[in-house]
Amino acid sequence: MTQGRPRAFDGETALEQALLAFWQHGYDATSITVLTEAMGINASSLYAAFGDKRSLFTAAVRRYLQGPARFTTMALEGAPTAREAVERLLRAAAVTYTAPGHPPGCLVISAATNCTPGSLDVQAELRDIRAQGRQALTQRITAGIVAREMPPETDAHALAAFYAATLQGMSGLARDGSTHAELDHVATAALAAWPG
Amino acid sequence: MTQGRPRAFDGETALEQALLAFWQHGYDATSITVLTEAMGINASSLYAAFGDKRSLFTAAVRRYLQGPARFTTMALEGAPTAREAVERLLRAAAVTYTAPGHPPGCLVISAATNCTPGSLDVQAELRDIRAQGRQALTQRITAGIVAREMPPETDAHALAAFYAATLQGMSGLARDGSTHAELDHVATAALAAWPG
DNA sequence: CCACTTCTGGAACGATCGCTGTAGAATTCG
DNA sequence: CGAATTCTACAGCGATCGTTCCAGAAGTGG
Repeated sequence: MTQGRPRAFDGETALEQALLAFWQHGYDATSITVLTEAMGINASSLYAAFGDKRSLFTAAVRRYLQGPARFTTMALEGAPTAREAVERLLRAAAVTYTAPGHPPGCLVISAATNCTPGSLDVQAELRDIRAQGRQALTQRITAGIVAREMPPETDAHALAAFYAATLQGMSGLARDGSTHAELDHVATAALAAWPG
Repeated sequence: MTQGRPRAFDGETALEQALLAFWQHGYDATSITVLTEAMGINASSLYAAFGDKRSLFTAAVRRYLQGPARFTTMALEGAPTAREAVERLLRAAAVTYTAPGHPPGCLVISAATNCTPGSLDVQAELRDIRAQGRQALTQRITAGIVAREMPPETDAHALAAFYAATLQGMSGLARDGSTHAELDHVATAALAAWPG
């Protein structure tokens, strides 16, 4: 079985560059031309390696979830209490949303806000991920209530919605140019709303 | 001075339809075709009446600020205390962001999140409006501190950033399908973080 | 070296983008 | 009724969109 001409680029680094482009401008606003220039490859190579723009975006999202967004699951699963989990979540978000080396804010929150009718499925893809994250947050809070860390009448869904809103807001502030210190203050203020 | 052929459409209602279209899909994702269909006029009439797409968007934003977004200035200026002002702001946002008859969320927050390089000035236009709103919120909180409604060591900027983030988050949740009741719970939780 | 396979580079596809030119319809003034 | 003016309808502009086709380059197996 013959082998054929080898690739002139590394697929992982090319995908990383595509991720950064999508992260900055969002799905619709990132053209194939911008992608090929960022990835350092031609359109033919892009389509041969990643299928089409839609598939490339999904691959970039998967890379994002396993990379920069790892802190979300780490915070929710690694903390001893629900309160500690939420605090780690917000503090880590303040760091990641303003970290150098990549665009500010969260890709899952901001990359498919303005969608053309032809790419509503992209919007749905990210919304599903947000819904999963919010459900995980709700479950972690519920576990804290069951463990009697907070009053039994605590509304886990409402509290999860509040901290999900805080995360979305922090992402928006970061995109508007807020610093890590500002976002950390927002996290501190939000944690002051913890029940009990 | 002769008069010429009269318009076959009402400029205000046409602008209202353009506002709704921009509100739903954002600036870049709203094509001229979508606008003309929503406004019920042809491209020629649109350009004769509003200049170009960019000018039409600015006109729609102005109409938005004087219409659906009036609650922001009303809340900040009409309340007797800073705490009451922020509560009115969040409660009214929960109502407006989920009100029927128009898209969910806030146009100023969500209409220019994903921008092509050619429309960065649109992004800047909305960011400036957000910055003005945040400054007004900071000033109202500062006035409350001066009036000894809250501890003198209160950080007005951090608190304003927190409630600005809450508003952005509520807009995002509304766009994801949250109900008025959910957003009102978020507002309640955020108000629990009030200092003092 | 040749056959075979895979990737690269560049041109070009149809569709859509924002926008405009042109012809004709609708109104007022003289 | 013309003359002048302003709007409407429609075709079409150049540019860009995502995508594909094709010739040639770069490898391996015989």
